[in-house]
Amino acid sequence: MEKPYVVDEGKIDGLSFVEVAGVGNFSVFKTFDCGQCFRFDPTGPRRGGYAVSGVALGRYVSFEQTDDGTLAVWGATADDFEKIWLSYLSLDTDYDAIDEAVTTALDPDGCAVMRRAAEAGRGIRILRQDPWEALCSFIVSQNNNIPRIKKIIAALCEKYGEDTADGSAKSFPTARALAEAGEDAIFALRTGFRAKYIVDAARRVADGEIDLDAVAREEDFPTCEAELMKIKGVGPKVADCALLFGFGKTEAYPVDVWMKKVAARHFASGPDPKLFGKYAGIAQQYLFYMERYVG
DNA sequence: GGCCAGGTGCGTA
DNA sequence: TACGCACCTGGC
Repeated sequence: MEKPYVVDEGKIDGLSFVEVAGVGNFSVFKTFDCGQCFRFDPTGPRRGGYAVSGVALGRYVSFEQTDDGTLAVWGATADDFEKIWLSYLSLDTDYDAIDEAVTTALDPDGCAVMRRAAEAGRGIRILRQDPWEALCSFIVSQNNNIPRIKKIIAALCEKYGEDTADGSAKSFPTARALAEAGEDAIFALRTGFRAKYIVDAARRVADGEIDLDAVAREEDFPTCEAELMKIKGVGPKVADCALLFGFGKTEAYPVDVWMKKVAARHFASGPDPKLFGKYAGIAQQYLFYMERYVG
């Protein structure tokens, strides 16, 4: 695969930036538009490209992609890019090979639906988000729409997060902070019936009853799901989303209303996620993106 | 003014 | 095991 490499770094008006080339099969727009994270928004570009800004891993950051495919990361040095954002954006992973595997998984000659889905979703990278943030965010997402999900998460961060290093934003609150806040306070942020779920998750994680790092290390996928589903308000969909977007478990295959539409419209039965092996989650994102955003 | 949203828990057969 | 339904709230 093409390997990303730093071509420039510096500072403009006191803001550090790093410029990266060799970033193929990557779309900032699709990656941050596909609903896997809730703390990024489109912002004005500095170099005429497409830019999003937000907080991840406790840092305020902007990603801008220009037409020639060059990626600029604002609020980061070359060292930050190599140690943090390369992995966060999954740019260390060979998606060309994954796309090929996903396209031929159901049929060695290439399944027409999968070919179309891989084309529609081409450029999406599964982010490696913080496990707790992903878990908590997808608890909030249930029976909810994206604008409100973002609003609730913003409110949680504003009230219970800590300042980022540059002081410009708030990090995602720790499990301990939300556990200590308690159900009434979380309900007061308009979380609705999810308040008790958020606090149940926060308490179990803060107490160490559920060890998220251990879940991340666990190789048996059903064990990971079962562990997260001990939490009230965490069913298969929320568990799979958290595992896919926060725990690096690319075999997770979240089934929501959109995926049910995909199954009904394009498949007589299935698709059977097992056929995609450890890339089931990526296949899911392509199918989801096709159904939800391309049609 | 309603319907519905990237679900889940609970009660009922 | 397999349904049906309530659930907070606010976008649209």
